[in-house]
Amino acid sequence: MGRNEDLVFQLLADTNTPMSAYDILDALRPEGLRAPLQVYRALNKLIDKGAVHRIESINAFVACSQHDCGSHAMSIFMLCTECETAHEFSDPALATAMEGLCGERHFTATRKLVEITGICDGCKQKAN
Amino acid sequence: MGRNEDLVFQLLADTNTPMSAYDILDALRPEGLRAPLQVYRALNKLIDKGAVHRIESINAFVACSQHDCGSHAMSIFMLCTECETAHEFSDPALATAMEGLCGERHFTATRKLVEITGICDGCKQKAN
DNA sequence: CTTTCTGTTGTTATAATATAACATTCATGG
DNA sequence: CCATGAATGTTATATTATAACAACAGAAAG
Repeated sequence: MGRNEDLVFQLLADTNTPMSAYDILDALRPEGLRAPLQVYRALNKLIDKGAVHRIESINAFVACSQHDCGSHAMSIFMLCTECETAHEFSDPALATAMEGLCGERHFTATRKLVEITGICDGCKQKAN
Repeated sequence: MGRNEDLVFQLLADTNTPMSAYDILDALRPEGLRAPLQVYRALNKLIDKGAVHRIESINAFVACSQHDCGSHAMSIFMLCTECETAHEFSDPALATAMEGLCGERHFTATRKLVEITGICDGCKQKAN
């Protein structure tokens, strides 16, 4: 798997919250990482495998929390701006609806991105 | 509305294809723009109004092609990597499904992002 | 065992995207 | 006129990402 890849994946899996590439770099300096490219290369491989997802709306990366990403499932992210967590899940109905849209328009999709930003239940409770 | 805002909006509306902030800046240098912030400020105002959308997966901006964005509709983008166009549309069923997801999880959404990347019909035809 | 090939890792430099902090201008009501 | 606040301009800098090349490591061929 490659040492850097391992380090990056373990960090993300342990943290379980989105991190920027540079945050990852800083966290792994003690392990010997020095340059952004070491992180970006590891991330790209992990993303190709489906082990890590990139969250576009915040330029950050999280470990996949599904058991089978990379295989097929379309991930949906809910991003809480308060606690800065990312919850990943899938929804077959939504996935189907999106397939439908693509089909109607004869569009061959290589990536389907769904990101919902807002405030999660937990944070609303605390806000009282 | 502000001159810069006008210039940026007109450019995007005429081009009708996603442009990066720096592409916009370069295109508007003849009109007197000099600094990135002039563009980013205009973009942010336009985005707040719903006149322009930011496409997260390519860090680019497009004029809204719906008549009523900003008011309510959830935009869906299909991004062709071949011709680099962005088609915007809305789909009430999909929007409802996403509301449902948020509701179930007591998540208060401030932004819902749907971006589909791939190859459009036109480009597939040409590929023959 | 050595050579050669290929793919991975490291390193330096730089490109591309975005914002902070402060100065200036400018319209408008008093 | 002039005070006020919003919009604009300007410089500097932060953040995110990749290009280009060097060094290295392991497998296959001889």
